[in-house]
Amino acid sequence: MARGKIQIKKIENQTNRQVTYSKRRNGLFKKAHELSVLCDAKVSIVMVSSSQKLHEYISPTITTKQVFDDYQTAVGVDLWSSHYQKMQEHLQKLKEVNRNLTREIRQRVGESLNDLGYDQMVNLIEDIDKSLGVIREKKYKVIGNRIETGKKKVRNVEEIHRNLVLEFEARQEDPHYGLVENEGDYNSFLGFAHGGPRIVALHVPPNHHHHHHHPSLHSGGGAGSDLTTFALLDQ
Amino acid sequence: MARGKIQIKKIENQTNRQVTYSKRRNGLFKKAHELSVLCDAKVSIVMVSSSQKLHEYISPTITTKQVFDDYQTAVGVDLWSSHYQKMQEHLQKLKEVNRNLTREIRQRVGESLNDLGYDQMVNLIEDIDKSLGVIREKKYKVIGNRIETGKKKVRNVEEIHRNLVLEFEARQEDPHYGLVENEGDYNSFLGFAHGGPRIVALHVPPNHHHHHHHPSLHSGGGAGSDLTTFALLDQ
DNA sequence: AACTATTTATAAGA
DNA sequence: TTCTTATAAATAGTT
Repeated sequence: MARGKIQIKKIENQTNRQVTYSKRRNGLFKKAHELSVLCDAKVSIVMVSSSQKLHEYISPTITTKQVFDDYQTAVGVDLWSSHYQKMQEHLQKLKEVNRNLTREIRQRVGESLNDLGYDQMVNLIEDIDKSLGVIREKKYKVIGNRIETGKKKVRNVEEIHRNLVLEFEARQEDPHYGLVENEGDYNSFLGFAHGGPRIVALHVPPNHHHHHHHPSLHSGGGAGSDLTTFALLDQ
Repeated sequence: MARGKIQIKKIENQTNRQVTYSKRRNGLFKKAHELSVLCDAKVSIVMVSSSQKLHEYISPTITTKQVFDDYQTAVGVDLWSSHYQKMQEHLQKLKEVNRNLTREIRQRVGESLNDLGYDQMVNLIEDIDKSLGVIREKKYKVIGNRIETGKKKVRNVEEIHRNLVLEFEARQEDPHYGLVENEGDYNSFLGFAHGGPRIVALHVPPNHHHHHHHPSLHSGGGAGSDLTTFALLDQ
């Protein structure tokens, strides 16, 4: 288009081709930009040169993804989204489940009962009452277990104490009686590092009252440590 | 570029803009084609006009999808991954919320209590008991309302009956007394199509016993808005 | 990268 | 839309 007309066919000279590519690319992008401004259009140009370099023009007011999305919806064929769509569906299902769960909890907590008919309310109450029964039962079972283990521990302590007494008496009778090997165990068990009082008493530590309203939602240890065990003996 | 220079800014005249769009689009596509041939390049142009019409140029030797793929690999992280990733995160959050909700319900129903410490159990029982109280109260309120409306109906019926008696007596005294207009209302109100018994009794409609154990979970398409779901995510 | 003769694109009008 | 045409812009070949 200057200094002579050219044929529109591949430029064989490598350098020449490269130069032309660069010049015309700029021209094209400039035209594209003018068009997008003048006509308020969204334009996306993607070019890959013969040397595999990629160049892009994208008009302001838009992103490449938007253009691609528009393209896809316009052309119909969806190039990527089977996967995407599955995710969407999954998401919707989860949301629905979520809604239902939330509603059930709300109702069980006594909110949003207005949606419920009278009979449904009665059923709900029955349900919750039954559940409450189940939980109480389990609680008592737990208490039972703990008391049981508490008793065992007491028995254990008593036995150790008995043995000590026996050993003590034995030593009284025979001054050469061997050293008491159990003493360490006995003291550490009762919580005294060294040479505690000889009177056996059950040590009840204070209750730890973490008053979590919804214990389940906040992770609590609850591994049944000795502390808890002894605390139980209070009740 | 002819008959006068123009400013590169949006053409306000609708028709003019449309004409220019068409002309320049052709020019752009022609240039793009020349470029792709001369320089052996792959060119893809996608345009969306201000009237939302989509036009495309794609150089021979290639498909649009190829260009898109090339674009993605060249630009690096593909265009959808950010979107995709957000969806993944959303999904994870929803799953987590779901887990928590499910666990709370399980515990409230008396399952999977083994994860709970004793104190947590006690709290849970307190919670549920409180909720139960709330629900019972609301139930009683509903009962109260029903009884109230029942009473109103009875009063209504009684009044109608009284009127009938009066009219009847009036007719006894005056055989030319007009027809009783209220009879239809009276009968239909009591649930008798025509000429029911004259004895007034409270009509208690039968209970609808849909015995849903968990009414909320089974009722279909919760049309609740997404707001609820998202609100949960905020926590 | 600049220059410039020439081709091409296109704004305005029909 | 298409054609026309005066003129602006783009650019091939050269430096």
